[in-house]
Amino acid sequence: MSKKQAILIDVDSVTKNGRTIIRLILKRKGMFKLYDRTFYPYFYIETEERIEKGLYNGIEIISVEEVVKKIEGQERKVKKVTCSDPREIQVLSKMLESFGKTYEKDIRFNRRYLIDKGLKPMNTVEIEYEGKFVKSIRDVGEKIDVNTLNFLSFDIEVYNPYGIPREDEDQAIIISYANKDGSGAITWKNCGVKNTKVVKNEKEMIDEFCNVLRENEVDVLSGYNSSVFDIPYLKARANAVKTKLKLGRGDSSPKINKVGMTTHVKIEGRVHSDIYYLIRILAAAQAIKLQRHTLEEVYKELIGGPEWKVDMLSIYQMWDDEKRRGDLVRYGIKDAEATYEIFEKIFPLQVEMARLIKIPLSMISGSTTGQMVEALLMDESFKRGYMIPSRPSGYAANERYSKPIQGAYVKLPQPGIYENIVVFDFRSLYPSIITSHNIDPYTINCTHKECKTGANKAPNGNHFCTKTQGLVPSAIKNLLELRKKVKAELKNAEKKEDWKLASTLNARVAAMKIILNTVYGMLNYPRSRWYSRECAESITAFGREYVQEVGRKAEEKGFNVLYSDTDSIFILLGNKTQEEALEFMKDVNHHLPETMELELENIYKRGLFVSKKQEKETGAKKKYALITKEGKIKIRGFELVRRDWSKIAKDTQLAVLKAILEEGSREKALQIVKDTVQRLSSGKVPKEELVIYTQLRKANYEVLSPELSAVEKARSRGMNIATGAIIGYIITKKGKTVSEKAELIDFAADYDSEYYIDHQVLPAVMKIIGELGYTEEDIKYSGKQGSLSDWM
DNA sequence: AAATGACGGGG
DNA sequence: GTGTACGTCATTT
Repeated sequence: MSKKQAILIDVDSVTKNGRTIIRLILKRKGMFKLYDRTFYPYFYIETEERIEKGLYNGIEIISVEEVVKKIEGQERKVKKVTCSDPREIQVLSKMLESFGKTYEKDIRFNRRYLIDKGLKPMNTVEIEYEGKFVKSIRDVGEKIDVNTLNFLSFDIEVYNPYGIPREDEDQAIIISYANKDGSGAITWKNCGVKNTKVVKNEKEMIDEFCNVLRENEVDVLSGYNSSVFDIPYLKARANAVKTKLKLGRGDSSPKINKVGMTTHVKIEGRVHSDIYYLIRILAAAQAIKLQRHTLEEVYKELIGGPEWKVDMLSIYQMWDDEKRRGDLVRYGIKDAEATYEIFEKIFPLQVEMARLIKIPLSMISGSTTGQMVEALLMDESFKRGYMIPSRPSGYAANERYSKPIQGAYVKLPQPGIYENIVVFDFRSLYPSIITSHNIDPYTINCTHKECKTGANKAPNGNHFCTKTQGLVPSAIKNLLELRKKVKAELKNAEKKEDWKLASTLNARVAAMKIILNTVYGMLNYPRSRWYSRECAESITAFGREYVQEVGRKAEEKGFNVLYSDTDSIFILLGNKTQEEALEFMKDVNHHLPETMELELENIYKRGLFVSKKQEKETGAKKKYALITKEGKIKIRGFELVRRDWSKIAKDTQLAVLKAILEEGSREKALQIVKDTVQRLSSGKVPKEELVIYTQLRKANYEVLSPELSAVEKARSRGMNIATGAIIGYIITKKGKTVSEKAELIDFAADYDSEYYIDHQVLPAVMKIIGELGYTEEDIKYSGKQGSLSDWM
């Protein structure tokens, strides 16, 4: 028997000799694996029927134990049925369903293990083991610093003569990487860039990159969107040049699993961390607010610094041009460095998230924040002896989807261009409402007389118990208290100038903020275990009251409330000063409950507001664009930055927004659109600006779309296009319907200017200038005066 | 009006 | 892996 302490990197399960057992990935000096055969899967059933251990219809029941669990607030006797393999849980629980209601049969085996054993991923564990098998395991805190792990970030560049690279034909040309010691690249043509190894060909480049991973003993490999692009592409290229992509320890190739809509990459013996997933989580939780989440945009936001972008579509030209090849390699290295810098900043967050909610790192990518909050509540329920509710069936979830609740308060803006806008945000509005009014599925409409009228009576009529704290409020309260503590520690660390500790603590605070902000969403999310329409409605009802109250106060003080949505208020400075606005904020905060705070989001020099009628009852759409004094633009709701829109439509839209925000000139905006329309009409717009890209995602289609029509025509001409390919097409003059007119770039002889004007440029810009008084006629009949000047 | 199918990131 | 995003938009039927 041996005893060791190590970092618990990952927990998953493997099937060996017909039995599924827990596998632990641990790190001490190197990574190593251990297996736990002592842990068995189980579920609960509420029944008086006798259930015996032994074989039941071919499934082995290992034990049946009577236990007491709290179900919907009531203590009840249930039977804990343990069987030998997690794959049998579903089958067995279904077979026993006629005996009584079954519970906790849809909790993943590795999550169950972490919850039941009280283990936190990325913490240090003490294990006793014999051979490869665990005898006992326990959490001993954060003894071993996760920064002892070896990190490396990478990026690849790919030849792309067709705009979008085709993995069977277009070679990978550069692999760049960065870690704490610096950065470098591997390529296979001379480029004269230092720290760059030039090998003979693509195959050698791939092999060399695998060597770099091995030599650096990389524990955590990070990339930007690497699960979807870099790793699958490299794997396909390795295949094409007859080598193996040995990214894993033990020279294994990465496993690429497409799970639903997300792609997971598993690299044996290493953690694969796709920064992009984390960024999306931060974005969903509104911890970062960006219009796009490209590597460059994210870098600018999180790290800052100069731009380094190259035009993606010219990558193949740079590669072919000896003089520009060096620039391309330097660009690749810069991408890898940027990825590494972002990784350094974000990995602590991933670690803290894993610790906080007890889900393994590998499961964080691909989890929604709602699932994370669920994970937290599952742990909390286990500790309290509460039965964990099941996920709703598809049918039940659909029922819930069909009945959306009354959402937040929205005051729609009068469309137009405004100057000097002050934006205030409520910090943690919903979490504070939940704790201060004890909003919870287990405390709602309790039977105590005195609870029916007090402070916990929501404006929509529901009331919440004033005696017993609910599960959700207590989880939030723990988090808020923990956050307070960590914030104090953070201050201390900053005073001592311990930046390493400060960054970990910062990440911990951010992780808690994300979780906190998602709790409401989880109560309102139809697929959630703790979905509660009544709770969600009560929260928004309280929220509406608080926000409207601030709006009323602002108007009383003589400010104009331009726009208000959920937890934010946009006020016009008018003839008042910034100081007066801040004074107002202070005054509001003075009267708010302790956990609630109105914060200054920013002050904007100019803003464009477009009002859109409510489409669903859940709320109106946010549609605005703002610019700060420093020229930083913030855009909401105009998103047209997608590859299935032509460049000309996207470029014109951005130019129009900029003209309005930077110069405040709608006349100039109109002129930009007129010029574009004229240029399209002239027939002289180059192909590149007209291409619409789209992916052929299915093998069989039910309807003939433009892209499919273009592909079928190309196929009939002998071109080979596989499912999954991303194709570029242009709408030409030949044909009647859009589909008939669509041709792949290679076959497009002309373009249909009417289509590009009416279906690309105008829809893109009318969203913006349409409500500023211009009509399509103002643009199209460009010889005439605009209608506005006719009237004025 | 309903159904179908694509977007995100990466090159 | 004791699972299977999501909210929105254009085009076709």
